[in-house]
Amino acid sequence: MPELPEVETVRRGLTQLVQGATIDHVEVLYPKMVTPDAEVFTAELIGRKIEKIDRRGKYLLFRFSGDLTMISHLRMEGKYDVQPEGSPVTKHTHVIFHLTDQRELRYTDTRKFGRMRLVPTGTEAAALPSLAKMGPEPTEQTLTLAYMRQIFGKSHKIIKPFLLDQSRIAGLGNIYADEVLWLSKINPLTPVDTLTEEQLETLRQNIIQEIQKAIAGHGTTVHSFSTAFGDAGHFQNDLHVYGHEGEPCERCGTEIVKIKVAQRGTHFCPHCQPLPPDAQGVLDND
DNA sequence: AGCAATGTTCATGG
DNA sequence: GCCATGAACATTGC
Repeated sequence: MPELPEVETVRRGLTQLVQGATIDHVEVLYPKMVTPDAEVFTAELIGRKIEKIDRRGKYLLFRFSGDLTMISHLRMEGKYDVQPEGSPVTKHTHVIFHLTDQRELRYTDTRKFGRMRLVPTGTEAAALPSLAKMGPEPTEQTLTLAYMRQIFGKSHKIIKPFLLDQSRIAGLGNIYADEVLWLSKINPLTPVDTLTEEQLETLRQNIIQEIQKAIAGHGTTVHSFSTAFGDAGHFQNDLHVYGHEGEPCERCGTEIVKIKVAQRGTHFCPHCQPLPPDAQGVLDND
């Protein structure tokens, strides 16, 4: 459940389910997943109450009693769910938080990319450079046009990887980056310092609105799962280009193409999102 | 069999 | 320092 809207959906769901709950004990089945090491991790959490769950970019921040915070990143396939004590776990469940009310908060992750880390509350940035460098949240108040001008004006990167860079803007991932570029009629290979003032404002509005809409739609569910819990998310029905290669563009009917940009699958409409005049050397791919 | 998958980070080379 | 590319992490599914 990866990009900002999905992480926010998880945050809201977990807040409803386990805010106020107390940890009885914790089982770590895949030690590489946690920091500090599993022994310390589990010992630290015994008896702590989950006071609040925050989010920054794609990170979840579990606030425990006694000024302890667990920073959790789901990476590609991490998931949380809450089940009654003792209900069957899958082979991809790696951490089980046993609550004192006969329920279990479980972390499941097929690819084992996710990580969780305990730090004293207030020291998150010091502990994690990527949190310290995180760009502004994509909201009307925090992602200002002045800031957009500043970061876009002085970079020579192309826009697709630029949007994925969490230190510039927090929360966009591969799906929403493609969607926002289609909405803004900007080619993914466009150098960011060639965008006009008008394009920047269009892009800004689309980023803010798209993230907001996706949160309202409880995020996007791809890679089809059917967990017995939580918001399924229906925003996948509102995607225009991601996963739509070979289909006609909703605006002009031209076939949506998929290419590789900075090692990520990238979907766009070649007619609505024309290559900038000077961009060269990317006419191959498939 | 081979490759791509909602992500991040490190290493290398220009 | 900036930028691009490739690999690594680990598993599944097309």
